[in-house]
Amino acid sequence: MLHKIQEGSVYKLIKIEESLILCQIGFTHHVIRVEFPVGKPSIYFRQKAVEYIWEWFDLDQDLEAFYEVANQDQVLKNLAHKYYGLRIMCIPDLFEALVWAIMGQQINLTFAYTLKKRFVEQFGESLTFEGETFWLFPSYEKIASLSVDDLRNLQFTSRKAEYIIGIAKAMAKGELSKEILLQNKDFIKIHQSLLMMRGIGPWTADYVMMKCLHIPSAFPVSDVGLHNALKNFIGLERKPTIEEVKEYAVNWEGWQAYATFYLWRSLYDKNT
DNA sequence: TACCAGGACCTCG
DNA sequence: CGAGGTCATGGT
Repeated sequence: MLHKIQEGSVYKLIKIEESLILCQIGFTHHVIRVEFPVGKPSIYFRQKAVEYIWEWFDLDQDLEAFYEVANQDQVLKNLAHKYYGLRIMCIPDLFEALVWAIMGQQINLTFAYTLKKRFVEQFGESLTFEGETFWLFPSYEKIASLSVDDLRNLQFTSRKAEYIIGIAKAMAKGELSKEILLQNKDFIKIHQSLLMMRGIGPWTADYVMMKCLHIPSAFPVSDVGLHNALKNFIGLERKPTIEEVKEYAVNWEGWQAYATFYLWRSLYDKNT
């Protein structure tokens, strides 16, 4: 798939100016170490790779600031302690973040992963190393040239196919990019710009701001996973309403994205 | 077998 | 505007 974890390392294929570069990322003695199993990339490419990984792990965020906020909140206090050090796993590529969000709209995650796998293996580039194939997420240039039926064949709905191709075309024309979005003065304007695109609603806009644009106050309040996590973690009889979620979140100001991410994380070990 | 899924769009009143 | 219908298929 898009990355592989093996023997304490994570392998990730990235593309820098037409070059495919396989990164092997390890973590020992509080140091993140990046190695390149294929070829010998120049210092320029190694720096670009580090920039990508820096964004991927959201390393610019000041986690201690989050923990100060979390300590003032009954829900977050426990989660911050339990998952101390956890950072949002980001999706640095805007097209990838948007498409993945659209794939996940109103379908179960298992099927969303199936769709993503088909999408990536049909339209993405790859590199094979020691018998393992590593994939790049497809480029918007490639997807912009597709027809709705090309995606319908992979069991995308017509609506989702239209959204994805529309966004790819907007990006290919230079109308939509990470840089353009980040030129906005504040995150409300970024949110509004995203909502202008067909297929991007409030949830997708917040999701992308959280996972791609590194905005820690982005908050997908309507997210079903968030609702389930709150229900489980607090021990509610039913899922909270939007208004109830907002009540729980009054103390999360500035760190709603991290609160959400830690709550999502708690869904993985609700049975343990 | 129902019901729901990490929503968004469209139509109507 | 706000509510209700539609998309469409896989999981549980």
